[in-house]
Amino acid sequence: MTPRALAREQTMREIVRIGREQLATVGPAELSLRAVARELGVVSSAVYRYVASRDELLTLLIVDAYDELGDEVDAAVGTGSPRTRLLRIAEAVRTWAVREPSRYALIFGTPVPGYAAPRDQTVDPGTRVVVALVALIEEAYVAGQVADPGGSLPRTVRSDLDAIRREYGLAMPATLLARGFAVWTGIFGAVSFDVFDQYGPDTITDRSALLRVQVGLLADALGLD
Amino acid sequence: MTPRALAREQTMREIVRIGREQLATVGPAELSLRAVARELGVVSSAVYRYVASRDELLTLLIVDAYDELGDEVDAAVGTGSPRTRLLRIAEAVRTWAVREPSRYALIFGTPVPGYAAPRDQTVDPGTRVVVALVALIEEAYVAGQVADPGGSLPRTVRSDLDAIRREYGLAMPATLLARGFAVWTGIFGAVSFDVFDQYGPDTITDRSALLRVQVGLLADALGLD
DNA sequence: TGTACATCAGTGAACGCGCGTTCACTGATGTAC
DNA sequence: TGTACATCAGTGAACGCGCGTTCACTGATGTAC
Repeated sequence: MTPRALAREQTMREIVRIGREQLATVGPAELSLRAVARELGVVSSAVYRYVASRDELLTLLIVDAYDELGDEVDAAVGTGSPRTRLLRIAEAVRTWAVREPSRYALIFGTPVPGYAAPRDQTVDPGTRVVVALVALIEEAYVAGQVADPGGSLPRTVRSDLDAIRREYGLAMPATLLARGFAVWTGIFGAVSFDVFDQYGPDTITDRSALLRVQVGLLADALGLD
Repeated sequence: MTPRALAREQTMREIVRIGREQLATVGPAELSLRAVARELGVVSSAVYRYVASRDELLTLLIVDAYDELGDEVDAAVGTGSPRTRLLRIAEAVRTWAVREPSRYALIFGTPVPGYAAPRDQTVDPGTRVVVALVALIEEAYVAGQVADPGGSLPRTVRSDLDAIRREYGLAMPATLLARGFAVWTGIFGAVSFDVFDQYGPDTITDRSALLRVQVGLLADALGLD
């Protein structure tokens, strides 16, 4: 490993770190290569040695955010009843989101106008939370801790869900997977309302406790005990 | 009503209309007074006769969006079982959001950095959907169509919810109101994932049907039949 | 009903600002013989 | 081990762009007598 290559890696990490910091104050649409260069102590054009364009920097930051969230969620699941573990996933998401509101906004908020994430780099890290969630439900199902809720599904929804079940080799029925989707979107809805301050001023004082209540309801709906 | 005052009102409406249109292409952070002036066929400084600053225009557009959504939700609830009406609220939200993605993003997406909405103008229109939702649950509760779910709540959450119950004079118990909150955030979580394209590419083809399934689960959790 | 003055909409120029990206360049680092 | 050439990081100037906001102004509309 030559010194030059080493310096390059380090600078690359610096750029991502500075980008992260910048997001904390300005929001994805205002993310500026020139500001990154300034912070890096380098002339603006120099950044182009490391990053082909502003959009590429955005992609780096998106992947970075998804990965950090994914790591923290994975680390949090732990062991215990499916309900406990579900709660831990939700709390890990919220903890990260509250600590990193702009990075949360970057990946779960308004899409940056004019920017299209390259799928090949973005899809995998972007599915880590839902994968963890579905894995948890699958384990519970296989262990007989959660029942087939039964009921029917619209044809279109069933076929989409069946495709997912095939892709991931899931044993759980489509009806249960559908509930998993509702739990997934329910968790992020609750976290987004919290982080984006959608509850009126001074209405909810203990948002962390509210989230636990909300997720508790989702767990009920999923049939976890 | 003098012609001048009339012209003023008309121009004011034009400005809001143009702002709406602009949001369709650029996103709230890029909303530009100069572009509005151009579209209005007027020199950039002229807009300041109508609007004190860019932030004031943003506020107008936020109120405008909340109100249109509120109107459409109110119009959609209609009559029928609580479950049916809940579904209609959710579908009205989604329909509006899918038709007006950038206005939806303006009010439910990432907060615009550096902009703080003035509470006095923004809070009332901003609560219309949740008010409609809570009213629906309250009616169902009073009519004996939905039961007290029982169970306990963290002290902090209970006291926040009790404050809301008092403010709106609600008969339903805090435990039921808590479920209402989960349904509320659950609906917006599902709609946001849809509008912001969080489902991977080509995984969900019939998103409207998926929403009905998701809301169906929330209705189950609420104890609606 | 007509006149004198006040109000107001819109103009045009200017302010200072920041942005992404390109380009020809210098000088240091790396590599092949 | 030393030399010749290639690679690469960073410079500095420039491009064309758009932004929000202020200010002194003109000319039309409204109002009080």
